[in-house]
Parts: sequence; structure tokens; C-alpha cells
Amino acid sequence: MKIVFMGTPDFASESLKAIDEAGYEILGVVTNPDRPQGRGMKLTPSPVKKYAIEKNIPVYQPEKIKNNQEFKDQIKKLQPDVICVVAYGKILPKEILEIPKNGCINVHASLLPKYRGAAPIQWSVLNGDKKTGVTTMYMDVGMDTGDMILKEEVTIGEDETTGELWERLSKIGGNLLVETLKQIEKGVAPRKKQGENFSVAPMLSKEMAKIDWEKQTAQQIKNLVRGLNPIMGAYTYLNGKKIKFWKVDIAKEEIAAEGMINIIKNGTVIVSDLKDGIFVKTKDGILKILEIQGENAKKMSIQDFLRGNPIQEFDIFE
RNA sequence: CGCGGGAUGGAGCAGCUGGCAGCUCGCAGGGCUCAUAACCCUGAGGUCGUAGGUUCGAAUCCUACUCCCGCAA
Repeated sequence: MKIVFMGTPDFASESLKAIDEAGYEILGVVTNPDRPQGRGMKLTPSPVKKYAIEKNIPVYQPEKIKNNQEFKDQIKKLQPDVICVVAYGKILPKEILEIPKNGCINVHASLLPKYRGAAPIQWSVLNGDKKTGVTTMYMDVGMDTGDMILKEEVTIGEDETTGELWERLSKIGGNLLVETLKQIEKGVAPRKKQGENFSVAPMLSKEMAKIDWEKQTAQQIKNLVRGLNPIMGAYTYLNGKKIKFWKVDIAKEEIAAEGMINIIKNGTVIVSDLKDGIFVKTKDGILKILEIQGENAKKMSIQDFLRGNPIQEFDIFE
């Protein structure tokens, strides 16, 4: 089977690698144009492009697809049997979807129809879900609305971060894509409608990264920290300085200050100790901070942080 | 030329209006103790990122370079 692959981030390059190593003929790779990125805003190729170049696969990087006749003709000329799309970052118009005779296959990192959209992995962690998965589907013009082919479920660890889950799912996605292609080749691939009971996982916004000590419960804050690690990190302020939390847990230890716990403000540091780290009062429990990052600094363990940046008991995060 | 921060003993930081290199922790040895991650004493460990310059004298001022990090995407 001849394949054209479309995708951009590392999640996609895992799928590309999987089908490449499974021996499928990859006619070409379509990925987003190189973007200025990182310190110095240097132009950086996407992970998918890097892999393609390594394997001498032709790369196409259209700035836009809609009304781009030249690009459509290029793809048509390749005569792919199937187009695999994984986190490409652009909406494909009908004319593209109709090119391959076996259709366009998409790998989506959720158990559809739950979490259609851009950030399914992040939202599954943010919402504290116990399980999620990967789904392959036949694409249609809607946003992740196509008929489903295969699905694989995984459980989310209590302390698992978006980054960790991301990595696991990208590998599973690759395997599932290969399996999907095999079944399509044999003509035994199932096709299931999604139904109407769907939910959407939109792109994450900047504002949601701020911890709301008044409204959020200990578990919600923990989910926020996990869910935004390593993408942007949940943050709060201490004495006017921005502080990011990278790892927190709900304290199971008994804290001595039981008596006053109800009269102090949420976000107050109850215990600050070089050995045990810091404990913070929340709406409904005590949060233990494990990994932290100050302004202009790198992330470090709470113990390291406290040596050079003393935090007093009764300091307040806000 | 996107903006900004930094490079000081094993770790995290202070010192930077130039004048013997410091703090917290860790580490080694000793002491106290039934005991300890607690406490007390002692000690080891740094050519202050690299190369030049200014100066009687530079971690501290100037110049170039290397590396690291945050924002931003």
C-alpha cells in the first residue's frame, strides 16, 4: 500500500516511524512549514520533517491547503492508496480527502467520540480521567467526526503527567495505525459511527494555567499541575513573583496545625521544611509541593529550591 | 539581529558602589543519645564559565567568546 503521511509534532513522527518500519511505501510527507522556535527564534523543522529527511522521504510544507491547487495536484500525482493524518494541524478540504481510494485515516489520542479536537491528551489529564486511549478513524470534513475503525484503551496513572501519557499514546498510536492499515488492506477493517454523545477538547488557553486557590480543590490543582506538565506548567504568585509547580501531591501526612487550619487563607504555606518540603492549604486539603520553578530559573526539587529561596511558613500563594 | 536572566566548593544561592571568598544544605571525622533524618564540635572541598583589558589590587569594572535557562511559539 502506498501512503502519504501528514503530521507535525513528535506524536505524529511516532506514527510515521511505525508505518515506515512496518514496511509500507511512503510516497511523501506533508508537515507544517518550519517555524521560528526556541531561544533566538530560529527556524526549526517539525519532528515529522526531521524523520522524513533522515529516511529520504520527500517533504511537502504548504503554508495553506485551502484554495491551494498546486498542492492538491502534487498529492494527486503521487496516487496514494491511503493518506494517514496524525496531528497535522490543518483542516483538510474535501478534495484532498477524496484523493486516496482507501480514504484518509486519522489517529486521534482519545476514545472517540470523547474529546474531539486539538488537545485530547491534555484534557483527559486535566479532568482527572481514569482512562483514555487512541482511536483510528476514516476522516470526513468535520473535526474528528469520522467513522471509527480501531480503538485501544489505556488507564491513566494517578500521578501521570500529560507528557508521560503523550509519549505512551504516541507509541500506541503508531501500532494502532499499522494494525488499521493491515485490516484495511485485507478488507476487514470495521467502520463504526461515532454517535451524537461527543465532547470537545479545545486548545489550552494561557489563562487556565493559573491556580485558583479559592475555587480549586486539592485534587483539581493536582490535575492542573499534571495536565500542564510539561506544556506550560501551572503557576501562582508568591510575594509578587511567578512560581510554577511541576509536581505536587495531596498530602496524606497529618499536619499539626489542625486548629487554625480553618481560619487561614487558601494558599497559605503551613509547613516549610528543608527535609519535607512545603505544604500548602487548599480549599479541601493539604497540598505537598514536590517540584517547583521560580522566575527565570529552571525547575528543581522543592528541597533544592528552598536552600536558595527560603519560603516562610504563613507565606501565601495567590 | 524577538525580549530577558544566569555561569561562585557536590546541590541551591549571596557577595558585584573593587581590598584576605560567604550562607543554607550535603559530605568526612568526632561528640551527645537507648536511638535518629534531631542536636553539638571539627574538617575536607572553589584557578569565582573561557580569553584578554583597566588597576597597586577584580568574583566584583570594560571587551570578546562559550555554555545554560526563562518568556515567546
